[in-house]
Amino acid sequence: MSEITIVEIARRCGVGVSTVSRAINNHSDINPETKKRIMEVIRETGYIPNNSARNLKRTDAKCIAVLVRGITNPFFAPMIEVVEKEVEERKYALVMRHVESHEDEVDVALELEKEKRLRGIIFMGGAAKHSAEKIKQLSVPVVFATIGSDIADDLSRNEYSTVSVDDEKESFKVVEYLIGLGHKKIAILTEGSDTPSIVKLRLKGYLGALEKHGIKPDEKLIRYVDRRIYTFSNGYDTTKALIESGEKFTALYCISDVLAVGALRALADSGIKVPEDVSVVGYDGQEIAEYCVPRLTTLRQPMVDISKEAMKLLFSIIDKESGHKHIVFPGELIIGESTRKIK
Amino acid sequence: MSEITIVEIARRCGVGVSTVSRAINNHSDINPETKKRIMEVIRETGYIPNNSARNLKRTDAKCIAVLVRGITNPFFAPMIEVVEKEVEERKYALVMRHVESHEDEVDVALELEKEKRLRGIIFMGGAAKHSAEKIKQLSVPVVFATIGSDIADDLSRNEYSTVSVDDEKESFKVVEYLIGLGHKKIAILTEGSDTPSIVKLRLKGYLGALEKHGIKPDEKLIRYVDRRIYTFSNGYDTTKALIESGEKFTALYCISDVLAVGALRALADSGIKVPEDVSVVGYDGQEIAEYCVPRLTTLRQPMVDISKEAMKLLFSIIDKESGHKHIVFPGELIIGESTRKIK
DNA sequence: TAGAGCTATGGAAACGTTACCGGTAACGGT
DNA sequence: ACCGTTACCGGTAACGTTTCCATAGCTCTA
Repeated sequence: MSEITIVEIARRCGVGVSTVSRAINNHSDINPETKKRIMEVIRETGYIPNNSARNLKRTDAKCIAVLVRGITNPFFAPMIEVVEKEVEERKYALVMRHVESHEDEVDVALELEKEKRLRGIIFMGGAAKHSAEKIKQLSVPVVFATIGSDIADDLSRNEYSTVSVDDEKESFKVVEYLIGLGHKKIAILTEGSDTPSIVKLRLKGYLGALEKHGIKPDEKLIRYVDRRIYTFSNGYDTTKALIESGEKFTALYCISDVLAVGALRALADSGIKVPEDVSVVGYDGQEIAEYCVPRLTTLRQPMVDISKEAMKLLFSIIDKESGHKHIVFPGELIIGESTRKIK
Repeated sequence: MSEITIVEIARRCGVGVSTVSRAINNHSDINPETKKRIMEVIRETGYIPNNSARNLKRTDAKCIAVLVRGITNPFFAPMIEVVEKEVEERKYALVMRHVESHEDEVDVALELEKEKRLRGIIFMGGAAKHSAEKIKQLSVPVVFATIGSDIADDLSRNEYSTVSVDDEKESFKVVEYLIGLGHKKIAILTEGSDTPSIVKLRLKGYLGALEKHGIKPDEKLIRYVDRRIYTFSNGYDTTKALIESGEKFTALYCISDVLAVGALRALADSGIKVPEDVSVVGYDGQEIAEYCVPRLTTLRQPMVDISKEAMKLLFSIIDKESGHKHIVFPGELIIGESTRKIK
């Protein structure tokens, strides 16, 4: 443990601690020569100011936190790029935190808030419901990105912001597109956890579209992936199981592109041709959709727009130029090569 | 800003601050009833201990830091899973930090070290060379995962650990495999930055294999991707350029699976069949390699083993059960469907 | 019954910074 | 010769914790 402190530096330089502090934080009231001498000593001793002590005193550090559940999901990559750029532009510090599977993102935020002098928080991914009580404890503005506005029913909607697509509506659109192609036996790969989430909305959209067109939903065509984390293999296994169950289906709707890629492979391995035998559609519009074979039809969420808007909104709330809002972006159905009219 | 402090809690409860502290940290010397009363007040006021102040005093918090350059790269996903599990098992706290493109990971570590009471640091990804001077400033054990042992020539090898594959040797193996299939015109997609990195080693392995088999390397077949971040589109564009240059090649070696996936698409778009016309091989052994069409031949790094070993090693160094080491795992050539004997 | 040994508590000194408040010296202008 | 500035700098009080030490009230035991 580097035991050396600002006091030690001051002693070695034969100056007062405040002078050292001034040197470090390049304040004005200091002789350039003294400063040089001090910096010299600092460099050669390898002294680093203790941040805890700093934060304890300081009150002006401008910092925003971004908490991402499942930061390794490539879905977030373009969003994170935007965030980094935006934050740097405004001269804020950024702390990006991956929230682990067993952690509660709001708890993490709560902790972070005391540790750093946060000015705002952005949540990405994660559960769509949170305890209103907890969110209220957060004393800085909060915006949820990619998660719709019904995060906590019992929480006044103007205590937090959301920027997202309308998952139910977009999902509806996707399924209606498939129906328009003549599909009636449409299977869906979705997530089984019972925590309320955006995924539930996608399922709702699916059911809604079927209903509107008088197609009776078939329990057996609704498949749940095992784990909450989306992986190719998860999509693969679930699709395999679906195929082996012998249920007939002509289209497969995966609520995430990652699952869809796994599904494509499973279908191919079983000798089922896409799109000749089965049409496949994904959701999210990740980069991979363009690169798989066949190119995946998917619902693109405007990730960049969402994150840009989330940042803009957060900053304007911080600057009191705006109150909380709930912004909905339209999704875009990208037609790839994985879907076609039914024969 | 939640202005309420431990003093305030003490005041409201009519007890001393030390008693409150005892309650919070569930120490033994406290009347259960007092404790209950205090906890009650804490809950209803929403008080959260200030972590900066805490860390300033505390000296026993067991915490390890994991710094990942490009945490959104799916390559790290399985490694991060391991880390989380391992850390939790040992009852350490974990701070996982994404290091941004413009940051220096050692600087970030240095800062973190003062902020938290770190016991150890793991670096994943990132540059393969660091200033020895800086690394020495780190006062806790450091292990680099996926980065070989020549991180800083001028630094004594027993001041840090590494766990990785031998990138040069594995790369050699890959190219030799292609040569064994009869390929002579082997193009490579690599990275152009001049910061020393593991990628350089892979290029070296490529050149070495060619030389050993008496094949003269062709400048025009060595292609550099634009940006340091690997993306599908980066692989796509660079491959497109290669194809359009008219250079003849029968095999394409991409130093990352991500690039390879982009390459596959570019080849397909140009009507070049894989593996009939061109063999393609990747590197890393990411999950995607198994799911693309055709399945990618790739060099699998044992990500899970590497990260497990890295954790084990770090902990044993922390516990003084071991000194620094440099562990090399063998890679494994996974034969997919993207390579074949030349006609 | 005096002292020893608990249990539960409060007081206060750190931890390493920063920021405010003064103080000294030098210097120029009247 | 005096005063007002200015340029530097040092001392010290916070910041919110934890931890050591002291103490008060007990219960035991010899």
